[in-house]
Amino acid sequence: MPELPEVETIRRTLEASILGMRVASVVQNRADVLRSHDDTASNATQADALLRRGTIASTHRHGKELALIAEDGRCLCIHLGMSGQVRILESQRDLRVLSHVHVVWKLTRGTETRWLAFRDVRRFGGLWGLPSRDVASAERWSRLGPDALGVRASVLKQAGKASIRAVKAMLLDQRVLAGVGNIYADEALFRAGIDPRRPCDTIRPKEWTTLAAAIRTTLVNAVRQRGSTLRDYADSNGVAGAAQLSHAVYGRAGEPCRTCGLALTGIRLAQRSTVFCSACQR
DNA sequence: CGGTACGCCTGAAGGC
DNA sequence: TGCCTTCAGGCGTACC
Repeated sequence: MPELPEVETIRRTLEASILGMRVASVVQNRADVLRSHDDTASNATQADALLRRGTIASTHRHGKELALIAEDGRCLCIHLGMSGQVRILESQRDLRVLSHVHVVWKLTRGTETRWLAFRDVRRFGGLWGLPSRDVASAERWSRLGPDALGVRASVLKQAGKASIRAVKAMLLDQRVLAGVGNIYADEALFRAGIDPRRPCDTIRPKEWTTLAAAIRTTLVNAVRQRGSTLRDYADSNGVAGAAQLSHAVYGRAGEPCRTCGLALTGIRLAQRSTVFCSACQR
């Protein structure tokens, strides 16, 4: 569900409420949401993986991956998959109205108490513990390309120059670029005026530059609007985003292009629903 | 190796 | 009303 703008919004709202809070206790309702980075992780490592103690000192995001980092450097890495949510609750009673809550942390600071909940209906998401703050070297994170929020054209050019696959498929490849998902791939390609089906090796240098700028602008605008709420995305306070209101193409197949008025085209590309304007995107 | 197809889960929406 | 199919913002794996 969440792409870079949604994960960044969650990170920012989390920072505002949990930095400096100490983990008092953890309740885990489902064992399978806690994953291991590799098969050699010992039981002791796993037991500590959920950040059962310590104070939350900082947060970090790369692409769609999120991490909470404790003062001693241990990390909790969070991936939200399609339906994952992280929520902050001021009262334990507020938990009762939430379904599919898999892990709950009780956080304290002086007389303050808050609850941090990880929930995920479809369970495509998960949690990973790390013994050090060096999240970039975690196996899961080390495979990621540069963060899409500041993508340079050279990254796209390099990855695309010898590739015959559709440009949209490349944008969705987290090894090339981290953070773009199905919504913002379509939106960025519309902004750049590029047909999502174009083979990468037909894209000219100037177009890569345009596309890189379009990705940055699309994502920055979406972060400013606190992400897109289509179905169930919400920030850590449960507040919906507003970026869906300004989508130019995503979810608008058959509706008029806001630039030229032609009906937008909907296709399947790389097993993902794809919408574009056949006049504005070439 | 590059690229594509499928499966993992649940729930909402639409067709009949 | 209810049953069935399809689809959904992600990603890992198997396979060509």
